[in-house]
Amino acid sequence: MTCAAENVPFTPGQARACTVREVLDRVGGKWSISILVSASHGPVRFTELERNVEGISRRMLTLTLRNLERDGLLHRTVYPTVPPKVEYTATPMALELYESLVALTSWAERHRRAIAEARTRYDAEHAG
Amino acid sequence: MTCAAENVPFTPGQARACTVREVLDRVGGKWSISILVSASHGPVRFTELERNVEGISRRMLTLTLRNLERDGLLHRTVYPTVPPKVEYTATPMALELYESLVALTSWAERHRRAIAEARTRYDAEHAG
DNA sequence: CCGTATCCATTAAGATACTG
DNA sequence: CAGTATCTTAATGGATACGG
Repeated sequence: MTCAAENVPFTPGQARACTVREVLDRVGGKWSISILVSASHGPVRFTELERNVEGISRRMLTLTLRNLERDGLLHRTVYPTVPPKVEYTATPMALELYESLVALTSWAERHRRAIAEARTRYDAEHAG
Repeated sequence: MTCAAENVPFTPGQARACTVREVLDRVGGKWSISILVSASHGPVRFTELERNVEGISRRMLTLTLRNLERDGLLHRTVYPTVPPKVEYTATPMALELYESLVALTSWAERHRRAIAEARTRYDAEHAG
């Protein structure tokens, strides 16, 4: 990502915002979090994820897994058996991320209703 | 967003992942965070944001502001003066979100180097 | 000053079929 | 079992011009 504020911060807040954006670029994909969460409870196999992560296609599962592996958030272990077996394990870094997602989750749970109401209100007010 | 796990949670972890996804859907846009951060230090005007948020276009600024307003994260005050003046203020809810983004920021700062290295390593290993 | 409208490029993601 | 390949659609964002 281009993160110019990182080099010449306009304000301290901007630099921080940019850092957060980097996280979101990594984790903001539609499926990344569900996968990370699944993997945070122990090694998971491909098919297992396919069942756990509701609605994901094979293609997106593969793509997301590759990206998470590339960023060092998941470790991929191939057992050269027949039939093949592949296990995905959350790295320590990913486990730390999971921890810090808890704050976000708690925020979302506290305010999900307020947000839904705000939306409804806004849409109603801007209908005419 | 369709969040089936919310109704019939497959695993507790899944339901949480879905909640986090809801936050990200709200805040995961390219510019949302920078704008929220700018607004968290006091009311800001449109043009001010246009200057603060580096690289943003007028169109995207407007769109993102509307979405944040719709979700109840920003409050929009129009002063019917000439020339017009509009101020955007972070709501208490948004200020709380800012707080919880700190955990994410700190994670990103701690691991940004490791992630970059992981990427380089991965790309090198998968070149041939 | 604070936007809207329109058009276009890029990317993310879904559907489906095939394979070591 | 664990993927790839190909095609298509939907969403996102940028450029530019115009308007109250």
